[in-house]
Amino acid sequence: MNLTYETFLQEFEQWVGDEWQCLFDMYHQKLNLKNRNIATKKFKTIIEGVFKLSHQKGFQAMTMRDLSQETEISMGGLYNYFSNKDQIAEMIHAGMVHMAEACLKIKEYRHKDPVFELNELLARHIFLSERLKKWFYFVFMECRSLERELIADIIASEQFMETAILERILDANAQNLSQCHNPDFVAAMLKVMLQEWYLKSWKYIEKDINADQYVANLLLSVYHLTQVK
Amino acid sequence: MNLTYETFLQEFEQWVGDEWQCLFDMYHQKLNLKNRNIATKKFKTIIEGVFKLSHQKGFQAMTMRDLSQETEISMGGLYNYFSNKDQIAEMIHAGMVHMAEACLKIKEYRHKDPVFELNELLARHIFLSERLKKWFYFVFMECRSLERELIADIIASEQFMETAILERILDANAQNLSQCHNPDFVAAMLKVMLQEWYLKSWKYIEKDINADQYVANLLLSVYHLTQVK
DNA sequence: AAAAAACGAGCAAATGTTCGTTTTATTTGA
DNA sequence: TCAAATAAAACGAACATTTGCTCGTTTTTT
Repeated sequence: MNLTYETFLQEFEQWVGDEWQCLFDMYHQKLNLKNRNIATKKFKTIIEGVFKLSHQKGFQAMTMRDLSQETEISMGGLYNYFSNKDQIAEMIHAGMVHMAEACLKIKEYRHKDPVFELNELLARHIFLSERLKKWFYFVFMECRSLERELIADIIASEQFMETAILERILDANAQNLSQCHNPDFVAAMLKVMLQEWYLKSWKYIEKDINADQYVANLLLSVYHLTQVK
Repeated sequence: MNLTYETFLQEFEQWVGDEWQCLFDMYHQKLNLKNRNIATKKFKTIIEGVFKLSHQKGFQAMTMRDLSQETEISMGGLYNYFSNKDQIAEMIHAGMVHMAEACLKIKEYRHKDPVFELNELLARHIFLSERLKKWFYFVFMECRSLERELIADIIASEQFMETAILERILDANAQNLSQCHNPDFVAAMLKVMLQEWYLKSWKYIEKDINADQYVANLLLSVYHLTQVK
């Protein structure tokens, strides 16, 4: 495993591109937006404002007047870029899913070595959530503002991740590469360690620990928890 | 370590007692409540209603009319048991802090064996958060509805926990009982594993894993992550 | 009969959203 | 090349709801 955040970023750029362009592509038709240049800038301003305010007091507590003040866009102006408040949360969710899929699609092959695969899986997830930190945080914290269908979406994709981790541990055990006695539990804990990275990112900024260092520590933990030989 | 949840519960009963009585003791004066019997029942109904509704859609999104309907208490009736909406969140926070302190005060001594101490610390935290699951969940998820001072409170107590864990790991290393190469990281991860228990409790109910089993797995992880000898 | 608790219609303030108007950007035509 | 004309985007006061909360009254308890 020697994928670094830097090389990951290049991949991301290539496969996903820019988050605001992405939003434009997904919603310009529905919203009757013509000018790509203007619209992407506005999306950036607005969504970053939403991230800021909802981080401070939560999405529900953020009022459209707050957002208008924060972004310096009038109430009427704002409503050109979404059809109602709840749709903002929906757009952020859909955008994140879209980008995550575009980014992980590359790696659908299965490598021979389950230990390698597990490391790769974990590292990629950390790097993706580093790149889309605020998106991940928002979706986790504000998912109750979403429709039921979308919540099911989130739970399913979390479950998918946990299962993917578990399978690699079981494979490694089967191939006698590791000796993990509580694979279910370890898989669950590894998933939580992934979440920690974007939920408490301020802690790691304070401690001066970057994504690469976090991954290194994480993989060391995997090594111990699964008793890799 | 052979503290079980059952024996912990007895301790809790003895030192803390009942959460609704606790709320009555803390607030009956300020709220001019005379009848203990009636008031504790109402507190139970109301706070459990708050837990249910804010779990569904968040505290901010819960309206007093929702709460009135859920608890089958009129708007005016509700306001006998708190002075305004924000105070509900405050009461839950203060109540939890009060109970946690009452419960942990017992164990302020320092044992000789840091490994034993660490195990005890973790187990007690899991058991406490099991007993007060909904309180912990609420405080974590809704802390943005609290005043700044109280938020600082929460962060401080989290930091305190992490430091306590870290100290035991360092002690164990120093006494050559363990060989942990990344104690800071491991301490942070152990704290997240504690949070997992109350944040995703539904997962473990589904998987039929109780607090005792979770603790067993957690301590096994400590053993591996710190390379106890 | 006096005190405590519960009621719920009603008030003022806040909030999401709209829409007629103004400003800015783009296209057209001479 | 540069106005005139058209389209797109931004504005923000105004509207209908919603929301937190009160208070005069009624019901229940002591």
